[in-house]
Amino acid sequence: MARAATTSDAFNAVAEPRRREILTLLVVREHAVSEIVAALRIDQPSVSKHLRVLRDTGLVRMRCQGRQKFYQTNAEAIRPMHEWTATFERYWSHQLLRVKERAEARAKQISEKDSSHKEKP
Amino acid sequence: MARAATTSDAFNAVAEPRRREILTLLVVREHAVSEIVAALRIDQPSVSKHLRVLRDTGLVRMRCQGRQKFYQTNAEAIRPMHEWTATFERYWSHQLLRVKERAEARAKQISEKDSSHKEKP
DNA sequence: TTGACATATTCCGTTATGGGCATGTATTGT
DNA sequence: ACAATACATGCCCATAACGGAATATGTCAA
Repeated sequence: MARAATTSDAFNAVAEPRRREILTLLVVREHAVSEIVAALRIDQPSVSKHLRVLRDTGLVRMRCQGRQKFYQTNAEAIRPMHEWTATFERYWSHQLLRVKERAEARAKQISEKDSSHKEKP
Repeated sequence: MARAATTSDAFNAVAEPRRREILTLLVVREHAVSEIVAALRIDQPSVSKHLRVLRDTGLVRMRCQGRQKFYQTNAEAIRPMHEWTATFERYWSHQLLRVKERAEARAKQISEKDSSHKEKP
């Protein structure tokens, strides 16, 4: 199996830096494709392709108006990512404590090695 | 150019579902590789390869003890993702409002079409 | 209808993934 | 020294991404 498709979920879609830029741009207000091209200096076909991925994963919504198409970020689709990362929040809060723990673990490890101990799995 | 390497940043590393599972497992307490293999039912070489990616991106820390290697999630490395997604938080809070706005935009669009208007870019 | 404009799609080449399997390396126990 | 254990790495393959250039689709204007 190869890498999961970029359209498989928000995590994969957002892995691409350009797409993150696009999402950031489109969350404030909707933009036509040509506006995205101008704002981010990306080739139009490339923008369209990125938008396709973002649309397939529900990260953006589209609205047609004449020959223009206005895209806007669907923030709700980013929420699962926010919640997943949030589960780690309490751990980085304790970061200083963990660093201390690791230091102690290293110290213990060294003292064990010094006294030539054995492990017991 | 192809897709960015999985080791290029946390976003790419975390795009892989297995790696997310591993991070979730290792955030509570450190685990030896064999424990990860047993807990997640993934082949050992595959686990090692995932850990390699996670280590290269700073998402996990390793501690050697005898022939075992204990891995633990470095939550701090997930923080940038959390913060990026957080920038969208205020937008999904206003989700109901935005839905209403879009409904109005559609209504306006339809009324314009009905009266055969032209656009002016 | 024809042409200009706004987007979307296709084709191509390069690159790298992730799984499966085999093998390499380091550490421990006898 | 040797076998066993615990991980890591290498190799192959099918899959697909991304960029670039060309082209297709769709809409409006004259």
